[in-house]
Amino acid sequence: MGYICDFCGEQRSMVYCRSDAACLCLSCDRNVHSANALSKRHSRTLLCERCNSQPALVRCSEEKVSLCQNCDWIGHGTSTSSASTHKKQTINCYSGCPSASELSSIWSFVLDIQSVGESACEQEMGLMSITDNGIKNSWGPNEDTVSVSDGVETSNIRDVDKSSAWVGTSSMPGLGPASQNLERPTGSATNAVAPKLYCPGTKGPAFCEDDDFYEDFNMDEMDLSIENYEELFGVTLNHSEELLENGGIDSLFGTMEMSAAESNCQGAVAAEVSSVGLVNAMPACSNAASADSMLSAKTEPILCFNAKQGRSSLSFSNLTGESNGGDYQECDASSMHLMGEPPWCPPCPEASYTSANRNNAVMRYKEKKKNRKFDKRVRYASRKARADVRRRVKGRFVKAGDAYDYDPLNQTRSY
DNA sequence: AGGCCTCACTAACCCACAAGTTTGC
DNA sequence: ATGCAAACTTGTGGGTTAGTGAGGC
Repeated sequence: MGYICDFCGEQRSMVYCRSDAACLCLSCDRNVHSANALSKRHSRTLLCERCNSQPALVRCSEEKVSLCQNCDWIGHGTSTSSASTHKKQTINCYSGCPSASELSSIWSFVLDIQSVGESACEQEMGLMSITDNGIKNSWGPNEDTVSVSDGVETSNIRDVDKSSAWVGTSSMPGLGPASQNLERPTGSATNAVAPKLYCPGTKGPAFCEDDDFYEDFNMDEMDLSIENYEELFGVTLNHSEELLENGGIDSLFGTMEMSAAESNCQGAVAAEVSSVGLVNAMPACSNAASADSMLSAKTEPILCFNAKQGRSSLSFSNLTGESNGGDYQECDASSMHLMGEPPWCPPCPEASYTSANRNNAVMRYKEKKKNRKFDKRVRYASRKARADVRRRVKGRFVKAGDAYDYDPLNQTRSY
């Protein structure tokens, strides 16, 4: 991925398609994604003009550049930097087949960078006309019933002003401190809708119907107040601050910490758990499978503070929809969030995590995964108590008095 | 393109035996 | 209907093994 369009290899890439993991020029973007109904559903966003490899999340009005979260953080993240006060505009994902002019109507700054214009490869394509239907389709097949938070369904999203809807708002849980300076449109209907329609691949609000995972895992659509959380997980929420202070956040999140580390650090918030108190333990999910899948689907906790409500909130963020199983990133995302580090960490020189850190993270992940027992309920504590003290040979129980190689009580061997 | 190999990951299996359940009287 | 004993079944955890898929050659 880089500066040149992955498709035509000629034009400068401007758009990042997460589904294709490709950087495309505007014309090829339209070309590729007008091929069929499925490709139209691919969510895209502008490409970061700094690293040219990650989807841009914000547009810095001062510097007139589109930045991914990491570059934004590097450039604006430090509160001491004057750049941190730069005004920014959120860049949302889009789908469908908008033309460059339509994009520029959504993102005014596209005009500035749209000099590539209607390239030769676009002119070759006679099917590039964008109809209203095309735009309408950009909302995907479920456009008429977009689920939003609080159990409210918003019908006929078409009624929402499309431009504002595309640009959306900047309320992006998991975006981290960088998002706090973002300008937020106020009072529009999209404020109520867009924040719940995040693009998982870019950590920004978007409409990503092409990701089955998010269809199944619509935690982001639940405004999990403390009451809801208890109802969902059946645990009492308390001791949060104590946990945080004492490092209990580690146990709180279970393996989620490493799940973040093993992810590609892409994606967006999947669940947000507001809390006066957080959780005192990893939720003992009644639905073990979903809980496990939730974790294995690369979730990470993000702590953020809701200034309006004066309470902290815990976000379970999905970091990627396309993670490589063993491709552990060298980032400890949860701790980074707690420490105020960028909430995601694409490969970059600044992410100077050593292989030792990585190995440690992997080890911790495996350890916690080993201890995790979401899918197993101990029905008979007495049996468990016996099994816990029973001597074994290569993991198998042995008769009383026989030689053993493992004694849970003494951690000793009989031979 | 197909076959082979390596690697990583996961699920199933094994063990002894107390506790729980079912069956027969 | 009730009580009892015997027979049968279940469940518990750590290590091993087989199966599966991805990736490279």
